[in-house]
Amino acid sequence: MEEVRTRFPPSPSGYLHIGGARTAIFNWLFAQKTGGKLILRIEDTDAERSSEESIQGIIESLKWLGITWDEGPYFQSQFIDEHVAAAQKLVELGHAYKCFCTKDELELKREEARRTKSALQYDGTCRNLTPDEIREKEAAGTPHTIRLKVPRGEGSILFEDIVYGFIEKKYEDIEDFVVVRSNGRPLYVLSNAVDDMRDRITHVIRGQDGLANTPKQILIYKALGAPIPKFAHMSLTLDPKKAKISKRTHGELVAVHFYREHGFLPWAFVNYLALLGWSTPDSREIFSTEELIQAFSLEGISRGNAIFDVRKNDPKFFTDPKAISVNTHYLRNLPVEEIEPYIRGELEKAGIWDPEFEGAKHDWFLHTVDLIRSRYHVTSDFVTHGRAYFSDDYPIDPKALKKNILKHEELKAWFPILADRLNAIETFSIEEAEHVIRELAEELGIKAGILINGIRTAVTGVAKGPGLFDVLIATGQRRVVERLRKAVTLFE
RNA sequence: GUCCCCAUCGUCUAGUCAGGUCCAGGACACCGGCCUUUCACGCCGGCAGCACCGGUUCAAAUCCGGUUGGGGACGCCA
Repeated sequence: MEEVRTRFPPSPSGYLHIGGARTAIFNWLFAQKTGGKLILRIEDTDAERSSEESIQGIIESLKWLGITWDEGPYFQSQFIDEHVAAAQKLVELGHAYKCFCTKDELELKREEARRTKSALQYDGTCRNLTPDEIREKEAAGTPHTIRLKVPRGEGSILFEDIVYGFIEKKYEDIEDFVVVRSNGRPLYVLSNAVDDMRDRITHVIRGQDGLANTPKQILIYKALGAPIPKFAHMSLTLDPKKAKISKRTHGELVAVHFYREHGFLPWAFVNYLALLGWSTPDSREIFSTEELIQAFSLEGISRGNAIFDVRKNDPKFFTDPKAISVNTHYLRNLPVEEIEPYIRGELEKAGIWDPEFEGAKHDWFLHTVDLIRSRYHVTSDFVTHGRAYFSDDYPIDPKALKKNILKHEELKAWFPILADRLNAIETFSIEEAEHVIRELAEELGIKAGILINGIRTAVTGVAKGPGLFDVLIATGQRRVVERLRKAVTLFE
């Protein structure tokens, strides 16, 4: 059996967005699954729009996602001579011809076609020029493009797409398309096909927008006598208004790096993206890397376009709720050690990382992360909602302050008492701490909840969190006492 | 305008190829309940969909035709 070779060919005209990432992921999964290879090819022939910065950004995003490639990155711009040579060969073989029509002439014809509401195809003016006419125009220095000579008359291109099944396109619906510009530079449809031939690509897995190009590229393969790869077109990713996801209209929200910066675990994001337009018969949703590779198949790609449910100005969800929920799942269920590096990254970014967290306080650190993670969704929550666990410099949420502290003025007097009594505990344990607090509540003749909620707010700055006694142990006797003593200033 | 593709809950989807086991299953989101010192987690329950019309058939989400809707491609961009 022939080795599977797939490729991911981004054009470096911006960051990697979720559509591109999804294409890369599917190619990668298929290569992994079949023991094949993934080739990374940067299609940088549009010098105007390409940039080194984009190349670096795309590569970084792929690395972050954990997508590995076996060959490349190759750069399309280095193979332009090869593309032009292929075009020359096409002309020599009689499968392509020189076209001397100017852009202006063509535009006029297109205008006319629009007016008469007929198909806007090239009319083949130069298809049948005699050798003499061609020589004459060349001698006069008239610039020319090269067009592929599409078979005329009855007949069609028929191919079987792995996702969409048989696709048929009549010859008459394909115009003699340009493969080389008048300035001698090849066009995408040619370059891409020639590169795939050279890279011996066996499976072209790409967005459905490439479907319309496929018959043209098959024509090129045939004319050049090259083996035709298998094609698998994937449904597109649309926004909630069913418009194609684009950098232009959605900006950062569709950039891979946005999710990296907003506390997504890379694998969680890959897992979510894989679910957009792909599924297994049992509708399973959570997969480890190995499991996803095992479960993956091109046949599971859906034909209908999927909507990436981006939320703009939604106070509750900063992006697709499903994406967040997948991330949340991993954040809560992965072994703590596996999410540790990401939490560390967040703490470092916030400037509250303490080297002891991986030294003397390592066990404490893992325990604390584990204690609080069940209510977080993204890793950055650890430095916002969870800041007080890792730093003494934390804000007090105004709403919590009002509800749990200011509402009970007596707490101003009770906090110091609590501080003293908690400080007096010899072995600071959950049981001891609970005993002290409940005893005081009883003495005062109040509900323990008043003290509990007040303490939680003073010690963590927020009204939510794990059971208070766990919180106290995690925070530590000394810090709890300090924070309670300091809390009397909250009434000022 | 021409060509191609698609159509199941708000969203992601299973089921469609091989019609009955589907008065359509799961997940997210949402709502309610239990648990509880708070918020979560967890558990239990609920809301909600086969775009429409016709045909084939004993039987259609599934097959066929049409309508409507959506998307994509039609460039000397990639």
